[in-house]
Formats: sequence, structure tokens, C-alpha cells
Amino acid sequence: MPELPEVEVTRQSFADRIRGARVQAVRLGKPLRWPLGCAPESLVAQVVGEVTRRGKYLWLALDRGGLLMHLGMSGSLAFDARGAAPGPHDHFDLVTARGTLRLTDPRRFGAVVWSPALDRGAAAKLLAGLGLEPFDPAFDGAHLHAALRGRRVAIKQALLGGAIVVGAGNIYACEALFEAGIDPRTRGDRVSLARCERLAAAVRSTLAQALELGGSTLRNFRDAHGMAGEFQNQARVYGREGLACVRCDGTIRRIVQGQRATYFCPGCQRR
DNA sequence: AAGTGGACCTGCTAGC
DNA sequence: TGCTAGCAGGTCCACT
Repeated sequence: MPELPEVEVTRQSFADRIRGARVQAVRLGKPLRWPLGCAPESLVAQVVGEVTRRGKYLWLALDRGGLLMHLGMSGSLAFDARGAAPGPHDHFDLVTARGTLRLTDPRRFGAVVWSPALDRGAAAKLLAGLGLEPFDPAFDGAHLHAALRGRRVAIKQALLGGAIVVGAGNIYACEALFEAGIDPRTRGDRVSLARCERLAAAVRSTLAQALELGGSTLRNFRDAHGMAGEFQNQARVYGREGLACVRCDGTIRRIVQGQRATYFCPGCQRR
């Protein structure tokens, strides 16, 4: 579900409000992707520090370590002053004096994992191998081009993989490739430097625009204030199979790559 | 090493 | 109306 914009919008919606709050209780629902990795009671009395993001992961700093959180495909976080009774899909509550941070995740691909530090233990393991942040100045056409050397996988899958650049999931990878005019089936090592430059710029501009619009709300994404995003109304290829291309009036196609749907315009996206 | 496919889990929708 | 197959924003892991 949530790609970088949704995760970042979520982070921004509660980071300032939760900072400095002391943990009073922890409540667990059904198991998530991984076990918490510590006794829930050990979090009590710790004070929440900064909330930061790396790729699609959020790091909630605490006194003696922190929680690495991921929203998976269907997760969302809410931070409410008064926590309502948990529903069947509410699987993690961090109760503080300022309110309760609650992870709701029907499919339970999400995770909340304790780690002694961002660069140690479970967090280090999960974050190892992540590519550059898309807004890191080091992420440019040259970096992308170099990282694609020897990579025979389709450019769409290379983007989704997250080992080169993080943050673009299925929606934004499709949108960025459309923006850059590149056929998603193109082999990674066949994308020229010039086109890598266009693509790097497209990844950044697509994610930046989604961020401004509060992310995408396909099913039920909400930030921690309960606000929906608007980007889905701006999508030019994602979910538009059979509709006319906004640029060339051709027909948007849907194909499957790596068991994921890819949407593109055969007219304006070239190999 | 890189590429591929399966796995995790639930809810919704299109189609019969 | 009711059932079923297929699909969904992610990413880890085992295997070739």
C-alpha cells in the first residue's frame, strides 16, 4: 500500500505531536510480519524522540532504542488523543499521555520491530541493502545509470526493487516511467545515461507531487490525522487500463511484471 | 551474483 | 442473491 509519499505524510502528521510523550502502555493485536522483538512492558516509561523515515520504514526513537515500523500493503497509523476500543485490524497500540499511536493493518504485512538503534540489530538488518533516498542529491542520472550496469531485469522491476533508489512502489514507479517516456519492459542496462537522467528527475518529481497532494488514497489510506490523499486523481497510467493516454490519445495497457501489474502507454513510452 | 517465484494475510469486486 | 476467482499500495526468502 503505502509508498514513500504516504509514509512521509503519515510521519509528518504525528511526529511533532508525539515527540516527548512518555509511553504508558503497549497493546498488541494479532501477529504482524515479525515479532516485536522485546517484552512490550519494556517500552513503558520510555520517552518518544524523533520520528524519522528511511525508504518506506519509519523509525520511532525511544530512550533505549526505537521501533522500526512498516505499513506493508494495507497499514496505516493513527495518533489520537483518546484511543477508541481497538478493532479487529488494530494490531499495535503505543499508549502515551498525549494519545495513542495505533497501527491498523488488515493484511498484516506491516511490522513493528524493536531495535537497540537504527544501525544495530533488527533495524540494521532490515535497512541494509536499501538504495538511495530519492531526494538525496546523490541520486541522479549518473548514479542510476551506474547502478543499472549489468542489470538485465526490466527497468520497472529495478525501480521497485529498492536497492537502487527507495520509495517508488507500484503506483509511482509506473507514473515515473510514464513521465520519463520509458517503456517499463526495457532492460535496465539498456537505459541510456540521458534517459536515466530523465528517469531520476521523474522519480523525484512524481514523489514530490504526491507528497504535496498528501499521497494516494486507493482504498483507505489515511495519515495519522485521518486525512485522505489526492494523488490517485492525478495518476496518468496507474489503474487506467483501456483508457486514453492523456498525452498521445493512445490506449493505456496493463501487463504483469514480476507478479505485479504495470500500466503504461505503448505510444509514448519507448524502449 | 542476479533473476524468479512463492510466501505472508484479509477484503473487496467482477463475473457467473 | 450467493459463491468464487482474481486482484490489491510490499518485500523477504529460498531456489536456480
